[in-house]
Amino acid sequence: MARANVSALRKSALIAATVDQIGKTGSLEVTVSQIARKAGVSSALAHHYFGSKEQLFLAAMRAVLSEFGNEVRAERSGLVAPRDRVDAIVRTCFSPTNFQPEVVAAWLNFYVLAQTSDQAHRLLRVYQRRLHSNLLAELRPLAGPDAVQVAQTVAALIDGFYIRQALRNESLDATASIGLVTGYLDAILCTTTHHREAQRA
Amino acid sequence: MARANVSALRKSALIAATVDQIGKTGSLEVTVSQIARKAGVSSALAHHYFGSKEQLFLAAMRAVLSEFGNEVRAERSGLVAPRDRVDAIVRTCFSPTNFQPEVVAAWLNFYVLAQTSDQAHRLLRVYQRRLHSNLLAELRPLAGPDAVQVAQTVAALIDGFYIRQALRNESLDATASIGLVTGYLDAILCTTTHHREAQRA
DNA sequence: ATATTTATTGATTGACGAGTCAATTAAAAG
DNA sequence: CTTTTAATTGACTCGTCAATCAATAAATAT
Repeated sequence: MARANVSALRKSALIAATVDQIGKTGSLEVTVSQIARKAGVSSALAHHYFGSKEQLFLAAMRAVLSEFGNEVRAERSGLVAPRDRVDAIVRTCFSPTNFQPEVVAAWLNFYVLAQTSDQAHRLLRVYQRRLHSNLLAELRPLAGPDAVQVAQTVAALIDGFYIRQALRNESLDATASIGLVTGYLDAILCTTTHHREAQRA
Repeated sequence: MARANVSALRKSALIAATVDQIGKTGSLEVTVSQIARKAGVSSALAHHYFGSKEQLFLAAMRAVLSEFGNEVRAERSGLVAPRDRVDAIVRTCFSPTNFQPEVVAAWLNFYVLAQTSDQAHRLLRVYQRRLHSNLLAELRPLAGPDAVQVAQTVAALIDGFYIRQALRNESLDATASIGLVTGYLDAILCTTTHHREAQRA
C-alpha cells in the first residue's frame, strides 16, 4: 500500500490553511507565510506547489466550491419531489460545514477576489450558474413561467443571509435563514404548497 | 462670502476619490498615493487630514452611508401609504447613484473591511439597524406579526442583489432587482395586496 | 551503490507602500 | 509689515511580503 503522494497531502493542507486563514482574519491580506505556518510547512513550499499567492487562493476557492457541490449532490440524492429537492439545496447552503463563520467569511472574500481576478470571477460564475440551473430544474414544475425569477430570488436571498452571517448578525442563525428562505418559497408557491399540504392531510 | 474651508474641500475630494478608487479597482488594496493622486493632492496631505488609511476608509464609508440615508429620506417623503413607503426604500437601494457598479463594489469592500475593523463593523451595524427599523415600521401594518421576518428577508434580498451587481451579472439590472423585491412583497403580503388591488378597482 | 528526481527550507532580493518629517508656501491675525 | 497658523509637499524611513534561489535531504529509479 504505497503511501499517497506527499505533494497531494501538502497541497490540501495548504488549501485548508488558506481557507481557514482567510476566514479567520476575514481578509485576503494574509501572508503566504502565515498560511504555510498553519499548514506546517515553509512559505517557499507553498510557492513551489502553487506558483503564486493568487493561484493558491484560486485553489482554495475551487476546493470550497467543489465541496459545496458535492454536499448538494449528496443531500439531494434520494429525494424525488421537486420541493423536497429545492429544500435540500437550501439546507445544504446553511449546513454546518458550509455556514461556518470562517467558511462564510472566506466566501465573502472570494467575491472580492473575483473583482480583481478573472479566474476567480469565472469560478464564481460557474458556481452561480450551477446553483441557478439546479434550482431552476426543480422550480420549473413548481412555479412554471415564474421559475426563473423565483430561482434568482432564492439565490439572492441565500447570498444575503451569507453576508449577514459574515457580519455575525447574532439574530440570524442557520435555522432562521433556512426558515426565511423556505418561508419565501411557501408564499410564492402558494398554490403548489397548498397541494402539498392537501396531500399530507 | 468667505470661501469655504479649503480643508473641507480637500477632505471631501479625498473621500470621493477613495470610494471611486475602491469601487473601480474592486479592492481595499488601493494605495493612499493612488487616492491622493486622483484627488489632486499629495499622499502626505491625505495622512495629514485623516491620520491613517483606515480612518480615510471609514470616512468614505460614513459618506456612502449617510448619502444613502439622505436619499431614502428624500424619496420617502410625501408618501404615506406603508406599501408605497416600502417601495420607496427599495427603489432607493437600486437608484442610479446607489446602484452604480463602483458604489456597489465599494459597499462590498466595506463589508470586508467590517471583518477587520471594529469601527467599520459598528458603522455597518448602524446602517443595517436603521434600514431594518425603517422597513419594519412600514411593514408592521402590512404584515402584522410576520413583519420582522419580512423585513429581514427584504434586507437580505437587497444585499443579495448587490452582490450580483458587484459581480456584474448582466442579467440583473436595477429594474429587474426592484421587480424581484416587490414581487416578493406582493406575494408575501398577498392578503394586503388584494386589499390594495380591491381598493384600486 | 549510484544517479535522478522530488521535497523542502533558510536566506535573500526587490518592490512596494504606510506613515513621518522637515521644509516651503500661502493665508490670517495682530 | 510681521507673526502665527494652516496647507502642502518631496524625500525619507522602516517594515512587510511575494517571489527566487541555491543548498540539503529524502525518496525512486537504474
